[in-house]
Amino acid sequence: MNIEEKIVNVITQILTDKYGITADEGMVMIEIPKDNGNGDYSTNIAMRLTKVLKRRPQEIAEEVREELLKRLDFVDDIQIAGPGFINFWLRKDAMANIINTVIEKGDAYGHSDAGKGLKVLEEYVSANPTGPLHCGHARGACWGDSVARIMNAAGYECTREYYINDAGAQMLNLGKSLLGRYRELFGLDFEMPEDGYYGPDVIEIAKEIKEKDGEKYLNMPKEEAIEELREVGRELELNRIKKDLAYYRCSFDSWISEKWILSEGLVEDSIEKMKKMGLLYEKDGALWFESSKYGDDKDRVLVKSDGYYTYLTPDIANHIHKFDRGYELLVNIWGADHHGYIARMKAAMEALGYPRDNLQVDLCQMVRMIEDGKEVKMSKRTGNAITLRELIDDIGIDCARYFFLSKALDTHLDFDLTLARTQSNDNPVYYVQYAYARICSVLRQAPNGFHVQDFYGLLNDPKEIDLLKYISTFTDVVADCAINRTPNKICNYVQKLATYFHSFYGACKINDVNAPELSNERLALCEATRITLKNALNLLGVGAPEVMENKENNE
RNA sequence: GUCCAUGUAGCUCAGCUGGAUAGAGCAUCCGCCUUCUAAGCGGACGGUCGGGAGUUCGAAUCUCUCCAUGGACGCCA
Repeated sequence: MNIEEKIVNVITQILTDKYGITADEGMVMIEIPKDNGNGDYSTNIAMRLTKVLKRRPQEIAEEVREELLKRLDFVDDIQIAGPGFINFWLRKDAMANIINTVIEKGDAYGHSDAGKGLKVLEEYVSANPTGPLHCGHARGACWGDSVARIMNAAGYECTREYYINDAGAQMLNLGKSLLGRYRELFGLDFEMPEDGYYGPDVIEIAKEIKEKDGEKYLNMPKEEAIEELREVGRELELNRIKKDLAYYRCSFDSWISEKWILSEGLVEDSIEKMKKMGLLYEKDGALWFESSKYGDDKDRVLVKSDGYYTYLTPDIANHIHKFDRGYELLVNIWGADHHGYIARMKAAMEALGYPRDNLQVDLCQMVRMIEDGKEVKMSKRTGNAITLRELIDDIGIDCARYFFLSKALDTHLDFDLTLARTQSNDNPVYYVQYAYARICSVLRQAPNGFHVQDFYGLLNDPKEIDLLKYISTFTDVVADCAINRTPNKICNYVQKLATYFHSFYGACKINDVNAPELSNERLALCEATRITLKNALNLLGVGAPEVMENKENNE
């Protein structure tokens, strides 16, 4: 148990003993004041009690303070300040206990059971297998991946799933486009659909098919060829997507396809279910879902008058299937263009009896690529949208992921390619990685390594205390980021942790032959920092290099 | 028109489940390498938190309203 938790527990106990109040979770809050003059920790509990007790906050604070002084053995002083804050100053050695906690837990430092094993299914990327992933997908991809890493660290059981949209008109279009490109390779007359796929990937795949199958598709009826090429194209495009995602360090536990859902009869089942529940009606030859009764703007068509399903219909079956598999919380990361779609899916889930909030949709806003202050819409090489692969070949995986993850998902993102390319202090990802490499260097240079001690009594420089305190908040930060699905806050954490370390490094000589005891304690602090930083970077899927290449060599 | 975001320093953004004097990076300026990685550190400058009203011990944070920007509003996917 860390110091914050201890304080929270004692305060909670005091509320019960003294005022007969059972504190809800989140009632007692402990924070680290921005200003060191306000103590090492602080709580606003006295102010929060004013409404309940109908008394002045200062009076309450004074009473709580007296109780705290009796019950806490690791505090040096407690004072009341301002409108009723209770501020704590800790004994100098109390803070340093975090070092051994971190070292003992190692890779697991930062983990918690905040999620209480809740089974979560996170669906993300889910791009149609009709072409390569582009920069917009790149944002949602690393975001979803990082959210899953964070949730799993915080005690959720998060499964990552990719919904392959492979049953619609888009796929037919791919088949047609492939046939066109394929015939082109033989020098035959060919036609490309007006809204076909003109990217280089289709030409490359057509070549692959030609090499493998020769003239096979020339010797069959056109419709048949399109159908077969659609299937072959789906596999090859999907393999490319899988490869890109893996390279980008985005992993998936499950790939589920729209076609599979259809072939299993899940769509008929869900329509049948909704019919029985009286949620559907027929009008103008189509089958409608009365979603407007569940918060949607208007009702939605499930089966068109031509007999085909709308996009929504198999996706409802998909979501039912998720709940049926025992997932308690569904998280979807959707492009902002799917905004209007949220209300209908939530309506469908609610109508079917699933609590509305068990489906959470996080929207990924648009990404604009900026180069030298101007928007670049197209890749110079291909003339098409810039692909994920091009982006990471250009700036590197660490950099791409960090840039996307550092901004809240629902804000428009201007991605500064020029900045991302700079290997200098302008570039925030290097700042953090440099701190990590620096720590490793310091640890390497310790003449005899270091050993863990039972107590660390010599760490009392303000820079050391700041660093210790900040390390101790990591577990709470991870839990908070998991609950709110905000990897960008891990980026903030990592920046700040690096700053505290650099600052400590500048102020304190770590390897000092004239002060071996102090050196040992400082090295232990370095090790705790290193572990924390590495774990944090791992949650982002960003590398922690032990050596930073020299800047000049990178020109 | 309806719905949803967003609006914070010159720029890019944190902070938003109400807390103390609103933060960081970049840019600008001033210091610090004979010393463990200067891709670093310390400091200065920079603000009507889009405008207005309200809620209360307290508002960048919550409510209302107005303004601005972006997106979504299909028997497309």
